[in-house]
Amino acid sequence: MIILSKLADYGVIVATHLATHPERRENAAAVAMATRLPQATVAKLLKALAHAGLVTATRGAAGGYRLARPAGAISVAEVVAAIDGDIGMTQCSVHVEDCERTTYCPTRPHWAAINRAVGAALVAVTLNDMISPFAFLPVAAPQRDSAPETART
Amino acid sequence: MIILSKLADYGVIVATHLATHPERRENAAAVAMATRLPQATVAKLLKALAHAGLVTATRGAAGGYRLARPAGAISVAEVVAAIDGDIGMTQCSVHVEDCERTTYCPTRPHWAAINRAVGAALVAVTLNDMISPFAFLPVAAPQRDSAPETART
DNA sequence: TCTATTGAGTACCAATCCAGTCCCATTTGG
DNA sequence: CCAAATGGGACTGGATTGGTACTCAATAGA
Repeated sequence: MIILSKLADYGVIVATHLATHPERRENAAAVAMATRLPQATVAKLLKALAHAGLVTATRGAAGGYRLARPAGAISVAEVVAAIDGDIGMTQCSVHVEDCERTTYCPTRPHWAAINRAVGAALVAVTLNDMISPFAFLPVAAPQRDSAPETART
Repeated sequence: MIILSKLADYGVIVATHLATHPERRENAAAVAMATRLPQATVAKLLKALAHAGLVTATRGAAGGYRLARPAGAISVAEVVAAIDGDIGMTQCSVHVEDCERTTYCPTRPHWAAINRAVGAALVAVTLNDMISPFAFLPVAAPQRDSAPETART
């Protein structure tokens, strides 16, 4: 299973590209060219990113997009959320009201904890990290504190 | 965005249900009844879980399913993977060969790290945890370990 | 041995979702 | 005023998914 939609993936690529020239203002066509992604799709993505306030758009001739904040202050989680919506593991994590199982489903509170761990993994990585040539060191596995009774691998 | 498919979510519910009676053997209809999920769907899920070796099936009259291992030795990650396939954030995490961007995409190695963090969050939780009435403590945010070479802010 | 029961496997359908495109209104620089 | 851009929709073809149905294989018990 793939977690990110293609568009969200592209969104990160686009945002990452902008992060490489934080000061330059680029229009959608230029970004599409640079990222080798379809132009119409890139335009759509940039609209979404602008809507979320991650990039600032300038309209009119010679307009374009630019990161709204320093690349180090924009997390991957924000980019993904701007395109795919808020992140949650299960239906009931995002739309609690839609789940009629709430009263008897024992797994729900646990999903919340998993949610936090996953969200934290995305929040911890910024666009700045993404453009750095060195992957930051592998992250510690989220563990409940010190009781590895089911440790595998 | 919702990360888990409905089926994977159901799969965890089904597996969790079996975990509450590890010694009892239940057929698909009984599990469907207990979990209030559609019977045909539950049957399909149990087949998938059996195929992955997470539950053992007994065919024939008075047959049914049972967990193949203690509930504490089956992680949520395994259940999800049994139904939705291996977990990866991006296309290129799962099917590297499909991504023609490999050579110039700077984000790829970083996704690998995020993958590990997400995977770890799911591996760290067992079915035993899921049936416990108390959520284990909120997990620490996955952080790169104390070497802020790309420190943001 | 025969039969009812139950899982295994596969094929199938309907509905939804998603990637991608296009169109038109609005804004702005020249 | 015109050309170049973004803003914000609508639209569509295709893929995916949730769910069902049907047939085959295995097994317990009469």
